[in-house]
Amino acid sequence: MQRLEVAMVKRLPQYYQILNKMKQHGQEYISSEHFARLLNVDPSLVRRDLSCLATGIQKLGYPVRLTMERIGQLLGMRNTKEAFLAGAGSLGRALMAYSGLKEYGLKITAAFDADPAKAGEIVGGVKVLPAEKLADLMSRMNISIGIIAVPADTAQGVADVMVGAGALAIWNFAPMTLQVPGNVIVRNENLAAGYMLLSYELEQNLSRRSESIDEKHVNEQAAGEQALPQGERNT
Amino acid sequence: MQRLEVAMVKRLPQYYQILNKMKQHGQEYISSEHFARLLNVDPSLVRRDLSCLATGIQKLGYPVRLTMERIGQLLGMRNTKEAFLAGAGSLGRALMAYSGLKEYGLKITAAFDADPAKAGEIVGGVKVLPAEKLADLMSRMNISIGIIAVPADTAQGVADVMVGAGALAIWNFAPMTLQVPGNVIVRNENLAAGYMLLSYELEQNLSRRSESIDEKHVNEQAAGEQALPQGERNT
DNA sequence: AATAAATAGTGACATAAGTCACAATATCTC
DNA sequence: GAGATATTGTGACTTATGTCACTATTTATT
Ligand SMILES: NC(=O)c1ccc[n+]([C@@H]2O[C@H](COP(=O)([O-])OP(=O)(O)OC[C@H]3O[C@@H](n4cnc5c(N)ncnc54)[C@H](O)[C@@H]3O)[C@@H](O)[C@H]2O)c1
Ligand SMILES: NC(=O)c1ccc[n+]([C@@H]2O[C@H](COP(=O)([O-])OP(=O)(O)OC[C@H]3O[C@@H](n4cnc5c(N)ncnc54)[C@H](O)[C@@H]3O)[C@@H](O)[C@H]2O)c1
Repeated sequence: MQRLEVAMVKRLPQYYQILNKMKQHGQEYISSEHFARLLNVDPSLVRRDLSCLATGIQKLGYPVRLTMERIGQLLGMRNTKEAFLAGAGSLGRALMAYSGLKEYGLKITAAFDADPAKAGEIVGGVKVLPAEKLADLMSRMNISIGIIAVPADTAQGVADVMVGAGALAIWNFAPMTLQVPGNVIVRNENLAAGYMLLSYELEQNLSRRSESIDEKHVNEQAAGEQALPQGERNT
Repeated sequence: MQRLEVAMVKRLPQYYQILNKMKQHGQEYISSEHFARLLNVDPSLVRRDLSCLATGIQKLGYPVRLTMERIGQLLGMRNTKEAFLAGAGSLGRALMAYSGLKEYGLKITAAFDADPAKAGEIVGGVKVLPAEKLADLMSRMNISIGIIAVPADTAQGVADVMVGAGALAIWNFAPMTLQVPGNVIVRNENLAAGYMLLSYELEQNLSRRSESIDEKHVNEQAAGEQALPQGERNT
C-alpha cells in the first residue's frame, strides 16, 4: 500500500532538514515521536511518510544517516544541478549569496540582469551578465533550471525566454503564476501570498480572542493564551 | 454550506494578486474561467472558493474592485500591521527593501541585528538597531508580528525572545520549524524545502522521459514535450 | 417579449490526506 | 534467555479537498 502522495513529498524536505541537524549533533537515531514534536504533526503521519523508505528500526527509531541518504536520493539531491538566475536585484543577490542551497544540490552558475550597470558584478561567487545573453548561454550550456527574481510584470517574458532556451524547471519568486508548457515544472515561491496568509490567521486569532473577552465580560485577557496548540503553518 | 477551508484560504491571496493586475489593466469583470486559466486550476474550484464572498454576477463574472475589497478584508489587509525584523543579512535587507509588502498591509518598523557593525544602517527606509533592544522595544511598542531572517541555529532563540515580548505572529525564513506556544501563529517560508520539491519533480520528469525513450527505442526525444499540462506547484 | 448564451452556484460524488488503534518486532535488562 | 518496553508499520476510519454535472440567473440579441 504505497501512498506516495504530494503531501508526503512536501514533508520530506523537512524530515531531511531535521535529520541534518541531528547528524550535526551526533545523534544516531530519531523516533517518529521526536520528528512529530519538532514538526508539530502526528507521529503516525511521520511513520506513514517514512514507511516507504523502509529504514525504520523497531524500538530504536530511524537511523539518521541512512534515512537522510534515502530522502536525499528520492528528492534528487545527490547530483548537483546548475541553474541560471534572472534578476540581480535585492532578492536575486540574496539568493546568489545564500550558501545553503549548495548543500541541497543547487548551484547558481550565472545571473542575468537587464540593467547594464549591474553587468560584471560578482555576488557570492556568481557573476552578473547582460540579460540578452541568457537564452543563448542557457541552451548552449544545457542548463535546465531557471530562477526568476525579476519584477512581476517582466516575469512571464523571462519565463518564456527560459523555456525557449530549454529550461525544464523554473523556481519563481515573482508574485504571480506563470504560464508554461506542460512539460516544464514551475514552483512558485509567492512570499507576498505567504504574508497574506499570516495576516489572515493573525486576524482570526485576534477576533477570537476579543470574542472570548466579550463573552466572559473582561477579566479574561489570558483566555486563549494556553489555547490548544494549533501547529504551525507553512506549505 | 460554507466551506471556509484552509486550502481555500491559501488560494485567496492568488485571486487577490490576479484581481490587482486586472484592476491595473482597467478590467471591470473577470470570470471563473479566466481565473482558472491563470492559476491552472479547475473553474468550478474558483467558483466554490469565491462563492462565500457572494460577489459573482451571472453572465458577467466577478467584479474586480468589489471582489478584491472583500478578499482584502477577509485576509485582514485593510489595516496595516507593524512588524519587527530580526537579521539584517542579505535576505533581511531584501525584505526591508521590498516595497511590495506595504501593498499588502505590512510595515517593517525596525530591524535588529546581533552584529554591532550593522547597527545604524538604513535599508529601504528601515533602520537597523542592536539585537539587544528587540525585546524591550517590541513589548513597549506593542508590535505583534516578528520576522525571522537569522541563521537557523539562532532562529529558535530569537523566536523565544519575540514571543516573550508579546509577538502573536512570526514569519519565519530560517529553514526549520519553530516551537512556540499554541496562541502564537507561525508561518514558515522554507525556501530550501521549496527547492527540494522542485528538484524532486524535475528528477521525476527526467526519469519518466528517459523511460519513454527506452521503451520506444530512442528517436522519441520529443516525447513528453507536449505532455498533459501538469499545473504549477506552489503552496 | 422571447430567445440565446454565458456564467455563477451547488449537490453528489471521487480522491487525497490525516488519525486511531493495535499487532508485530527489535532491543534492552536482569 | 525470558520478559518488559519502546517504537515501527499498517488496516480501517474520518475528514478535507477537488471534480462533475446540472440548475439558475442575468444580460444581450432579435
Ligand atoms: N525583495 C524581496 O524581499 C522580495 C520578496 C518577495 C518577492 N519578491 C519578488 O521578487 C522579485 C524581485 O524582487 P527584488 O526586490 O529583488 O526587485 P528589484 O527591483 O530589487 O530587482 C529586480 C531586478 O530585475 C532586473 N530585471 C528587470 N527586468 C529584467 C529582465 N527582463 N531580465 C533580467 N533582469 C531584469 C532589474 O534590473 C532589477 O535588478 C519581484 O518580483 C518581487 O515581487 C521580492
Ligand atoms: N539569503 C537567502 O537567499 C536565503 C534563502 C532562503 C533562506 N534563507 C535563510 O534566511 C536566514 C538568513 O539568511 P541570510 O542569507 O540573510 O544570512 P546572513 O548570514 O546574510 O544574515 C544573517 C544575519 O543575522 C544576524 N544575526 C545572527 N544572529 C542574530 C540574532 N540572534 N539576532 C539578530 N540578528 C542575528 C547576523 O549578524 C546576520 O547579519 C537563514 O536562516 C537562511 O537559511 C536565506
